[in-house]
Amino acid sequence: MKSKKRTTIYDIAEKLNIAPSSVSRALNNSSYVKESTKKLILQTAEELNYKMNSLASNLRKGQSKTIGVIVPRINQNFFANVIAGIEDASYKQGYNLIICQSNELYEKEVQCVNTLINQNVDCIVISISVETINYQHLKNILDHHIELIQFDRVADELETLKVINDTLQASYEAVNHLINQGYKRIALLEGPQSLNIFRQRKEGYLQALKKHNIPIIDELMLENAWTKELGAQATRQLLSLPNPPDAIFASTSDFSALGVLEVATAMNIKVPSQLGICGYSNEDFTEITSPSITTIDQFSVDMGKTIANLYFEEMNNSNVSATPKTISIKPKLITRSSTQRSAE
Amino acid sequence: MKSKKRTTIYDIAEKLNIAPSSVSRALNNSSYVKESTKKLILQTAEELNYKMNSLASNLRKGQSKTIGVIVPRINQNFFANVIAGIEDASYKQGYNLIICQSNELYEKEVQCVNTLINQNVDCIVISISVETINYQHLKNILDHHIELIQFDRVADELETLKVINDTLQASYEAVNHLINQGYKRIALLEGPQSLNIFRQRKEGYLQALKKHNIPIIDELMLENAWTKELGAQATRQLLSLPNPPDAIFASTSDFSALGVLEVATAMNIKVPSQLGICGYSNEDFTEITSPSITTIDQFSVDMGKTIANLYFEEMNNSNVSATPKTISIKPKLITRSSTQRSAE
DNA sequence: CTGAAAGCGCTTACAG
DNA sequence: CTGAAAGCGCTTACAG
Repeated sequence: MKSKKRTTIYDIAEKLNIAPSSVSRALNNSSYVKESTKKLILQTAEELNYKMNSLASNLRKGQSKTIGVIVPRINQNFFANVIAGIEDASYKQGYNLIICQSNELYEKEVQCVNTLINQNVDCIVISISVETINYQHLKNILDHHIELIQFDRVADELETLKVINDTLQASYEAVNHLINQGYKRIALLEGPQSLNIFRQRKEGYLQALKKHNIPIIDELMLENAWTKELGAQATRQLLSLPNPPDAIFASTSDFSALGVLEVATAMNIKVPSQLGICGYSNEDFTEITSPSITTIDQFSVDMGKTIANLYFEEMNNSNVSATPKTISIKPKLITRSSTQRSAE
Repeated sequence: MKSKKRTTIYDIAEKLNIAPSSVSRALNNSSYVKESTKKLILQTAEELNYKMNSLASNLRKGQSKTIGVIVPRINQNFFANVIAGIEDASYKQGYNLIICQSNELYEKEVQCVNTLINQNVDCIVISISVETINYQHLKNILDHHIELIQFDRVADELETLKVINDTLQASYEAVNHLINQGYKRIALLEGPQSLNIFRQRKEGYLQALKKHNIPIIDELMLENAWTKELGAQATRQLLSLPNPPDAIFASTSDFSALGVLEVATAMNIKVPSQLGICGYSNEDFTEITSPSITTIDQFSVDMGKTIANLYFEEMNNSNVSATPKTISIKPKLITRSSTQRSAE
């Protein structure tokens, strides 16, 4: 490799005095090449340090062997894990990942979609931003005959492949657990209701209360408490009520639950005896706070693998079904000290 | 969009009865097109829901506007943050990221490199796996005239662009801090010495001890303690010595430091009065353990931005310098309760 | 089993 | 300002 130019199949063909088409066939391990020439070609390719140009190959073949992934934030545990899972499964099939982050902005999400369409990806995997309420850009993906898989935060009304958590059920079980531990006034920290996952978590909360004939109290349900700071703020508000809650379900995230715990600790309120706390996501830190925090595991890496494998299955399965498949993964309630009154 | 085929510039050209080359020029905002025709073309492109085929464009232009990133694990806080930073800065320049994870395996790392060369990426950003001691695959990147930027875990002897932390200095300061807090027997949990960053952290430790005329004791330096479990195991070993350490510097990671803390707590050893603990990386959880853990912040998101911007600068700066640039980011010691004897 | 030719969808000298 | 033509590096019918 002295020249500025990369070795191409033409260089190999020239050196061996054969047709480029034969080189291509040999490199693709076609059976329509004599074993001896194939060996010769492979050896020469090695010698010349040949690397195939996937751009050219993909352009010609009309596919890119590339999956585009759009998430709100790459560096958020749940999404990083999902991406790691997708990468792992895709890699095994010879597929590459192009990653974009929307930063929770609708405008950037639209731009990401356009970029990925330009890049000719075979499939787009997306978890929508909190701002996204218009789905034209997602429809546009379908119009370009690119497979679309939504996960976790999905647009329900759009008929696409979906991989989700049964988050309503998980939420129901979490609240049920709190009730079983003897908590009577359970508050809910909600996420933005524009996202279906947060609507479902609220619904699970409501269903559990109804099931046990516990009255639903508006002042115990606070919106938009999905960061540590907002969770802390909401907690201060809740605990200063004339009739404060004896448990708080931070349905948005463990970060929010952490905010709750910190405020409670600062106010010298005993967890779990005076206040029960349940989070969502099973972040690493929930295990090591004192007390440790009850939460819900989403099996994020598995979710990523499931997403990739769903695509590969669908690709081979050409009989297009009327309603695209939805795979629901059952999350798991992890009970820890922050809600275990009975263990005290 | 009824047909299976995507709209191309030929479709637009045909509809408008002009040459494809003019369409291309208009779409690329060339000044060599009449304003009125440009407007017409743009409008028609919109109508036909045209998306340009980047594969074709990039093939023709001989660049891909794509940066390949190889990290040991995508879902590790530090790397996820670096990637987020790279993505952010790249996106602003119209570049895309192809992400691979080596899973700490040399073989997979080599495959990742080959894939990225095939994909014609313009630049490869890599933090090598713990197994990597042969750098032929990295040299191969350079042979293909692809820009190579190493970060954090770098092969020192390879002359490439590098973005690193001044980890020796950070380590030195951490140990210095421990000494200033009155700790006399400071143990070191080392990472695999095949990686330069762990060699440097050890060197920082040694230098700090020498500076203060503290004897270096072999039994206080334990290799390969870079997970929580290994950190815990090493701690048990250290604390059962006839003459145990009064501080442990988990130079490998905060996870290791967490292992130390958990063992100490279980053994009823008071932190920081009986045992000082310092970690590395400033993981989120270090702030919320009890006591909170002293650690070192690496400014990971900024590191990612620095990496991307270094590439863009080099690209525009065609005067190739003899020795490629190395950017060193100074990490910051975050002192917390786990080492603050004076604060007690 | 092998080769000549066309084409994937663009861009870019070149000519006018 | 516009068009005709060549070419980026491959793959794949087609013919032999």
